[in-house]
Amino acid sequence: MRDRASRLPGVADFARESDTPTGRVLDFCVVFQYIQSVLKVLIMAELTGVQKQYILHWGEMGTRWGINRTVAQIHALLYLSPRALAAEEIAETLSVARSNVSTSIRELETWGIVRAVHVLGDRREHYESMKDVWEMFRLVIEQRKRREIDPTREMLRRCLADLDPHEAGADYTRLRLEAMAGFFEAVTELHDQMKRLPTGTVRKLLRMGTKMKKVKAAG
Amino acid sequence: MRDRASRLPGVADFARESDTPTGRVLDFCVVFQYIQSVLKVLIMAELTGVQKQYILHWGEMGTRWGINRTVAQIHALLYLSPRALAAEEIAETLSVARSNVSTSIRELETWGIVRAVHVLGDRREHYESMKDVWEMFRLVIEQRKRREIDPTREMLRRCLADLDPHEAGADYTRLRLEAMAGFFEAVTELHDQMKRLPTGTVRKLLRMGTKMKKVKAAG
DNA sequence: ATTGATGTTCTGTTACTTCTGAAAGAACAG
DNA sequence: CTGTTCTTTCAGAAGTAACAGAACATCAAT
Repeated sequence: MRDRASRLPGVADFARESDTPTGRVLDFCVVFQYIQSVLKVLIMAELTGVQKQYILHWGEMGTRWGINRTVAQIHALLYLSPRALAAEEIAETLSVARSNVSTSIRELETWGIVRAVHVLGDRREHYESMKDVWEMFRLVIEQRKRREIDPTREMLRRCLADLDPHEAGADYTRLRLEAMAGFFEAVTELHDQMKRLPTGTVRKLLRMGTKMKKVKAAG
Repeated sequence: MRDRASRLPGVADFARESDTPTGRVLDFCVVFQYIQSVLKVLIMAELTGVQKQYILHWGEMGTRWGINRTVAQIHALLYLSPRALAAEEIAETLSVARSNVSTSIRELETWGIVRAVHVLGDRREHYESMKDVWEMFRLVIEQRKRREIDPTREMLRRCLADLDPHEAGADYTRLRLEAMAGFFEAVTELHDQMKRLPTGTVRKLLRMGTKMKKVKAAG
């Protein structure tokens, strides 16, 4: 029953210990469980080669950017999936522990790029990924800015305040710190401006740039 | 002699086993070594509180972006240092093994943000960081793009090519892959355009944006 | 050739992150 | 209430990356 792909379960797999001396008694419950399990197997998305390729690559990319491999893989799977998936489906498809899925999903939820939805007739939570790529990256970037850029700006400001002008080399240190602080302020500025614009506009601006470049190259 | 900060070495620390029955004989070599060591200690940059703060924070930030802590710390140290530092100075200042410094410096060199320079009268290599913050980040971003964005674009293209249109759900997968590919193409476009502009222009554009925002807010 | 100083590569250890399986907890159906 | 299904939490196992120290390599001076 565990090796989903290799064989379908037989009814016998569900037979209870209620065997009689004359033979097995299959009650409704048993038959129902059997039917359910077969349906589950049929519904379970088998990964195509392309999907596997995408999910594996995405996982690797994640690790390079300080994002957990499993988290990234789950996101990739949900992004490609046309329907919301239950935690167990995710676990089986990616061959990871159920608990691992739980914590990973939670992380994706805190980023706001995955959310739980409910499917009629199913008590389990199903998870689906946001599909708007631009919005997704905007969210991730915003979070990371908050967690990494902002504290750095903070630190630089504190450093500049703490700088003792009587100390040897204070002038040079101040110069360097100010240059770095200037950069981070500018990045923040850029981010704020991007945030203000709706997704479509950024996309259009970029496309405009592309066209201009092409015209220039042609002319 | 190892605990640089705690005490200066005495001449006795260098005395050879050439002691005579009547008393110690200090030859020129010994005195010279002594003088050198004292000079070294005096020259060795003692980190100020602010410098420590900056270096530690930078190291932490590095780890979050998939950059080795030591690599980031060394960069921070060199960035703040008004003069090029020898490997051993770096090792002692940051309390890491020289071998670690060697490999870390090499990595910084491959990124092009640190380079070896020679100091007159010193056979050792000294290392200094690029000081132009904008240029530094441009270099790092360019490298990371090459190592991470480009392979991802590659993968997406391959996926789209490999997609079997007869397979179930191929249409949906194509949709998702194309959306993602579009995003990565746009990012590449943006990067190329930024690269084309000299550092100063990007800075000016940003500042312009800031001013516009301020005017708008005031008016 | 020898010695000492400097720089690099390799290897085993350490520290850290990720992951699993078990157990507890929560929601629900009968 | 009781058993079932689903989810979360947690402690420890497994895996990974960083690191120190040793061995090796290079070079300069003599």
